[in-house]
Amino acid sequence: MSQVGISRRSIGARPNPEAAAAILDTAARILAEKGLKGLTTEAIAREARASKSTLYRWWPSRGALLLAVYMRMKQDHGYADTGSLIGDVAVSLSNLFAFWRGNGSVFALIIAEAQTDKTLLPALDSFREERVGEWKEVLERAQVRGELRAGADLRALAESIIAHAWFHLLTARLHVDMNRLAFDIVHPYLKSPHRIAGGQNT
Amino acid sequence: MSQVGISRRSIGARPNPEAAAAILDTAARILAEKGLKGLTTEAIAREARASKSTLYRWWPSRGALLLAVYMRMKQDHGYADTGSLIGDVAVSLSNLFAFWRGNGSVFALIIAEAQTDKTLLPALDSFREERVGEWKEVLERAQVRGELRAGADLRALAESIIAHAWFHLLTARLHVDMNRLAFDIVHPYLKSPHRIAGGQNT
Amino acid sequence: MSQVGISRRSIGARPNPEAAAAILDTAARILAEKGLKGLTTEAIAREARASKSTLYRWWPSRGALLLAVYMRMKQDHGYADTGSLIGDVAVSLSNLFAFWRGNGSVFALIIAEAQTDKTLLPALDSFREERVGEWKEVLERAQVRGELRAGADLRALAESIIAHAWFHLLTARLHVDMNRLAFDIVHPYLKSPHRIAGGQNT
Amino acid sequence: MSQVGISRRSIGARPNPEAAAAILDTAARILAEKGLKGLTTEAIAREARASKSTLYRWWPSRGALLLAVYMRMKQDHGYADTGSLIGDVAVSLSNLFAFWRGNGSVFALIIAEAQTDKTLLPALDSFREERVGEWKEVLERAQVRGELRAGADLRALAESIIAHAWFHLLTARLHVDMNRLAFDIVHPYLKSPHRIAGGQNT
DNA sequence: TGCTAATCGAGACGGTACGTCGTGTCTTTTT
DNA sequence: AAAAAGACACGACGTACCGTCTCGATTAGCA
Repeated sequence: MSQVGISRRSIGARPNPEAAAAILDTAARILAEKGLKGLTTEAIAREARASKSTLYRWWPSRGALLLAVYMRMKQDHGYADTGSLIGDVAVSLSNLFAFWRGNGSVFALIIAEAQTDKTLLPALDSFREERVGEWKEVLERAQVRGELRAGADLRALAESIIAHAWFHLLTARLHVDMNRLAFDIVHPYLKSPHRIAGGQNT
Repeated sequence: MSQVGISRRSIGARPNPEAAAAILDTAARILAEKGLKGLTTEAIAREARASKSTLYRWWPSRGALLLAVYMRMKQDHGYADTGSLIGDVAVSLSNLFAFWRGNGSVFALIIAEAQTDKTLLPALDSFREERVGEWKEVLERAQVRGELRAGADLRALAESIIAHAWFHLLTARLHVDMNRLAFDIVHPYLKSPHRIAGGQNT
Repeated sequence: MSQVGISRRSIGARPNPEAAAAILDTAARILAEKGLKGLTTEAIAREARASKSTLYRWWPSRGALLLAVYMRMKQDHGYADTGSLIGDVAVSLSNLFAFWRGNGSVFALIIAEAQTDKTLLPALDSFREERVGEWKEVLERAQVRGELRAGADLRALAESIIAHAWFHLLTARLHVDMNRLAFDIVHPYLKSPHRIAGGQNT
Repeated sequence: MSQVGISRRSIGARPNPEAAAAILDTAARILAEKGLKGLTTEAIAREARASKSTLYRWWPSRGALLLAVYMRMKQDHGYADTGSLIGDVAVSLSNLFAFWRGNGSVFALIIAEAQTDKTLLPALDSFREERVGEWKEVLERAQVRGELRAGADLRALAESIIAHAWFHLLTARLHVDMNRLAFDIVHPYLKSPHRIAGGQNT
């Protein structure tokens, strides 16, 4: 935390990274404490001992700041390596959903904000592309292990996994059976169709 | 349209459906003319010559009204019957995306609104369930035609289709090649793997 | 005072005079306690438990509100009737200056504000005209008593008195010898020139 | 004008008069072009290619700068010598009012600013005293010519003239009949009461 | 020649006020 | 009981201006 009770000062005719850091810190803290509704530009500025002008000098809109906050608190989500693709997907999604559950679904709000604030779309795009890249690494390991059907489209599968994850986030279904979900998504791409333990087709 | 220049009046001790209709009409018109940002409760009330209290008597929040507007303008999206599953999915998604493109992505905003306004979630849930049911009909026809692999989970595939559709809506990618998209989604579930015309696996 | 800890409510589709009264009360109190710099729209709204929209619904600008506050706290300034014109003017100005000294020179600020906010000019004009009228009554009594020179222009003298008063207000000279000031202003208009007690021409 | 497109630089360990001159030039120009509201420290600094620190090194506040601008653009107002006091006053006021009309009433703003910025009062005081001195010269000529009543208080009359001038400035009445105004002010001090041409006492 | 000291342009910063806008609640009057 | 009407409290928004600050570059005069 950066709230030391005393204000920052200008460090000359150039942006002061401490100001941005204090704002991001504070925004993240408010998000955790008060939730999304409490995350207003005024609260952030006040508690970070920053001025709104500084906030708007760094980010052009509330949405842009939101995205920055998300980027910052997203560490490596821990893509697992369990030896089987379904296991990898189940554990990875489990980690991701746990992260989402614990963070007030900020990401859902970012997606929401992007629907109105079109300046967020490029950032959201490149964010998605990053995720696709990460998932493809997981899938390539499975391919090396010979789990996938011949000619399986790794990008399509990666996008499918992400699409399903978002879908569950946006419909507030982060508490589903992760093995079942992983199986449903991945199964059609596998060489030898297994049955999920205890699963039944609806 | 219901803007007759003169206000409606009470029709006695019971709800006046004309009021609700005028509000929905006006909301839809504003949505088309001014976009999502212009769709405020005050603008709707003013232009519908209704009062805000009437608006809130019919719908408990802005989001609920939004959903009602969407329900109203969503007619049957025309699930196609082309003889092949990929064709059906491609044409159906094509219709859906065209509808979404033409309506300012209201649905994306509803999804967005639901992230904040939790009272919308049940409605969104049942809406999703309805869609799943419609897609399952399409999939059952394919099953009867013998296109699907044995043991294919129809509900999982239906959810997958919807997840992909939302994903493209929310990331502003409604202009993709529909045949390719349909192929990517459906292909893993098919009995005999086809190649898409001119397609190549990435 | 109207701050009862609980907010006012709407009283239907018409302005609530209590809101305006609470705002004026509060503005007057802040003026007395914090001075002119503390009299901000935000402080007034907060302490009056009113909203800024209500404030701006009643008065179009900070200056207009200021004028209203002044009008409200200006009671009858007590135009004296001492039997002689110089005495009347001295006592009346004395009262006026005492009032001005006790009120943070609000009126000076109103005059100042009018230089920028041209919407205040009409109000200031009619205010001046009112004062002219009041002074003319005082002067007419003197005329009846036969104090004034033949053909003395009462309006010109009234304006002169007001001009001198403003001049002293604006140059922060509210503590001058009132008899001397009254004498200087009025003396040239009198029939028989007197000397002021202890006065000397500079 | 000093806007040469390229910035001034330091000329060593001492103030650079060019900087001050450029700031004053620019302030005067902005005043003429954009009016009082446009005269912000930031605009001045930007357009003068000066920095705000330089501006504040030369003048301690916006008001002080304002006064400097006024001092600079006030040349000799041309106190006339027509042979009669009323004529002198009429012509002199006429010149003064013409100057005020042409300069966006900067002086009114200075008076206004002094109500808030008390550091301006001394400057305003000595400015007033200067004016009193100038008017007294005019009045002494009239005294020599024998126009004034015996024992007329020259300082009081001088102050009266100035008070009336300010009064008209502050109430936006710079377009009055100058002969009439001069007559109203001066007449009571004259030895032999004349009538103003075409005038009538209200 | 190098060192010191003050000024300069530049512009970020904290602080504060502004006026506007949107939401959902409320009360009155009319039907 | 429901309708129109619209004022109200609340609170967020993004903008603007003020006066302070720190930087790096500049240049005169001193050592």
